[in-house]
Amino acid sequence: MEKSELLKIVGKRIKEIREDKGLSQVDLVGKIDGNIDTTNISRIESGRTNPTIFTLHRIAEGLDVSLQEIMNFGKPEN
Amino acid sequence: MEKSELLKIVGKRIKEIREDKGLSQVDLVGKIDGNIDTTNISRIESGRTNPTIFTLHRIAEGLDVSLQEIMNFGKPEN
DNA sequence: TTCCATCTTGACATATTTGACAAGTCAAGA
DNA sequence: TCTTGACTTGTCAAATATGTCAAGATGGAA
Repeated sequence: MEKSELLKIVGKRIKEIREDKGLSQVDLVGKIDGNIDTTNISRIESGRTNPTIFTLHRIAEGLDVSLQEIMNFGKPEN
Repeated sequence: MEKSELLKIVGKRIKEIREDKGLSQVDLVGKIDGNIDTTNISRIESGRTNPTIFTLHRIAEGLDVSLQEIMNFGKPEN
């Protein structure tokens, strides 16, 4: 899979989970440990940046889901 | 979860899968698209670096597993 | 011991993520 | 129209991931 494709898929997955939980980006940031702001959430959700695993981990925690759930986008052959 | 703890867990998981498949780091690098070398594999496996999702994706592809499988380390509450 | 394969570690340059702030866009509603 | 909330986008500095090379450590086999 191409880099930009992966980043878009991961971003969409995060946005999907966040919206399912009825959270705004500001809400999410408020639930995340340490410093992070909506600028980064926005860039990650739109696939414009290639986040580190630790950043994704903090987002997952804020969303109350596992990292595995964020990676849950079909592609069994991956 | 702490950053260093997460990185160690992810690293161990990658090393575990790689060794289960009987691959050396050099073997793995040979199966990965684009540039990557054993230096990075070693640093990631030992948790000394915080890899981006795309780097993990390429490693997963080289190991013939999904990203989800690499994130498969207990912690349902995460 | 000497080789050899494997892995780790340090140093370095480059690229990019991250955090922070400001400004812009857009839609909904008063 | 004006305001407000939500999100996007640009810029900047600081931190760090990545790629590369070289050297060191380790263990096994000859």
